[in-house]
Amino acid sequence: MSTIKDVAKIAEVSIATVSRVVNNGPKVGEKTRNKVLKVMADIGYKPNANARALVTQKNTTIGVVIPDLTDPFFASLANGVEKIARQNNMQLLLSTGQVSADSERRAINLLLERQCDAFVVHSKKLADEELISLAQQAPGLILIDRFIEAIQHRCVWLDNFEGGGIAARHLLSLQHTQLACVTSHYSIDDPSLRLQGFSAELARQDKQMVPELIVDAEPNQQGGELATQKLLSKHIPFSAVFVYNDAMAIGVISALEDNGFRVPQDVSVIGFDDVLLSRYSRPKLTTLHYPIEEMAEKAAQLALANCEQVSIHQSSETFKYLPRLVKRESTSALSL
Amino acid sequence: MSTIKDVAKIAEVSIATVSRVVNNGPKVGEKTRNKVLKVMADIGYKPNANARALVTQKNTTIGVVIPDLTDPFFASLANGVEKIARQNNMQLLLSTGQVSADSERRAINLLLERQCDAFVVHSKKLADEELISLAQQAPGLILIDRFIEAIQHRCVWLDNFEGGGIAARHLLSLQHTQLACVTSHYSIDDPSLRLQGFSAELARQDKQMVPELIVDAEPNQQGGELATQKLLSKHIPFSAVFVYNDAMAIGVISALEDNGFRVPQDVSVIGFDDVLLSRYSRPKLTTLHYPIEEMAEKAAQLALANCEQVSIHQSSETFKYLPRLVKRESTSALSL
DNA sequence: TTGAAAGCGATACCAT
DNA sequence: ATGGTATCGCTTTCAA
Repeated sequence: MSTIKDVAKIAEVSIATVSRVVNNGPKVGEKTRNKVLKVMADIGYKPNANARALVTQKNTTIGVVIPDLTDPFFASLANGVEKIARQNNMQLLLSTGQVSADSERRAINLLLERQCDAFVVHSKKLADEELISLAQQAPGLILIDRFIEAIQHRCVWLDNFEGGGIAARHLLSLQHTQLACVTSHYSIDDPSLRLQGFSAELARQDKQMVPELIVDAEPNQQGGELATQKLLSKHIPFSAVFVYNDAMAIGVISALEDNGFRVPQDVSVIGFDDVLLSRYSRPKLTTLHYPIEEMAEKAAQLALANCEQVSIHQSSETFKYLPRLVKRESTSALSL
Repeated sequence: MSTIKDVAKIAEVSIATVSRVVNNGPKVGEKTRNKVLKVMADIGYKPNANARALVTQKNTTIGVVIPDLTDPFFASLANGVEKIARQNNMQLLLSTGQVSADSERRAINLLLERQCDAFVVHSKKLADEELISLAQQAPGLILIDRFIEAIQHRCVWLDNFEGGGIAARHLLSLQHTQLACVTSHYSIDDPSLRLQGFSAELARQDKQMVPELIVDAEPNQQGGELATQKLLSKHIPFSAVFVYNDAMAIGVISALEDNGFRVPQDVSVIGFDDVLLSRYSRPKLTTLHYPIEEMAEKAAQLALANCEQVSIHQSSETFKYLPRLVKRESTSALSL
């Protein structure tokens, strides 16, 4: 691969001049510029981004750490960041953190070594303290889908509690009173917050759940099916189910139908996340839209802004997002 | 951010020594090593990857160019490459090429500037000649999902023609004779190859299609629904449909059911790709598995290998993959 | 308008 | 075992 020296030699100018034309520098003679431009094109010169980054101390990449790309939810997150990257003529440097604290830490470190000054991290495994200290040393680090009070201005997160409340209000407004919940036994935070919000809203309206009608399973379709079996085996009637996420909800619906219940005529089902799946299912899923792409864009912009200003101007802004109810076909009013 | 000099100064050794311990260099005294290690930990030293790349002339990133991350198919592709990257302690540098030739070209160039020596490219818009010349100057460039004879040892691709054949054999073996096809009017290559393979297999078995029963639409769920309307409006009976991809197939099924046809009892439907969706649909989709993740891994390994050996050892290997029939619930034998 | 030269942070070769 | 130093490709003063 040819370097700036090659160009300089062939064009019979100094490397300084070449550098100027590469960067559209201010004072370059018209003829010199054209001569250099021609040589560059001829030999297919491409500036070395590493060398450039080394001297300018700034990187043209923005990093992302997510558990896994195959999950459409995280793919959307990455996509949001990528969009901002592209708008700023930057590229995405991606590390999957998998499920362990170790690999999350490793991924972040790699990004740091790359001098990647802006990056958004989705971490579920790292402890608060570690994240806080990381955030301190890396001003461009933004946490997504996680709220840590000590660094709240660096967090872009969804109000899961309120999400549960919205779901409850929707079901209640449809006259349902016999409510069931299917939750996840993984990653404690989100599921329990959603559940708490749900219960809190019921309480506010002087209703409450039958504890037996709260079951958990793995957060995927099969888990949803299993959970439904458990629910059904209790022989306690229910007319609506609030499910942890859409994948599970699809499982719940198919198990329900396999057992002779029609959705939504006999049982209403509401999911969470609004992933692609929910639009493709039959019946189409009523769910809570998780604006992950929008949040990711915000996080990326924040990360970028935070590196710009060396000042620790710590905007007092806070970045809480609310899920939005998307009424589709899997919920309907209780028919008596 | 602290540099190697800082460490050297504090530890009272030369930067050469620090460099040795960073790289687990061979000859370093035990005490010196520990002293340096301690200082590094204390001040949180992280080697600058850019400087490193500059001098070693090798990059620790592997690039990917895809149209879009939100499409699960491309997400899987990226995931396959990422897996190989991780195995080699590298990271993913990702550029979305969007739909235009310009942005595909731009994405590739950015990767090149980053000295990214290994990368896998999914390009549908760039012309053969351009890709060929690119491949010539970048030995680590591997094309995925595209076959160009002149650089066939740099291509990892799926035999779409044969895929059509497999679909036809499956439907024929189930006694179907009234066949319909729903294809895509986008990106000419894949759809038409699949269709040609389908027809060729029919011909081989002395069958043929009614030309009216071939319709096209956009390659998504809605397109599938629209296409089905068109099909139905012809008032020509058919008992099986070969659909361009899974998303369309889901649309076909729901339109069919909306019009009173049961799947698979009245009409069998077979998709293509085997994306997540196909396992979540009801009935579960019979489809052709596109081993994209496996292909992506292969492509990444190839890219890596090609940069290693400076020799143009041009293995005469070729990398054609075959789709695999996945029988699920949307196809069944014709019942008379 | 152009060139010379000093670094950016690391590696690696040559001494010692 | 350790240190000195040239070098990687580029940007950026400072002179001319």
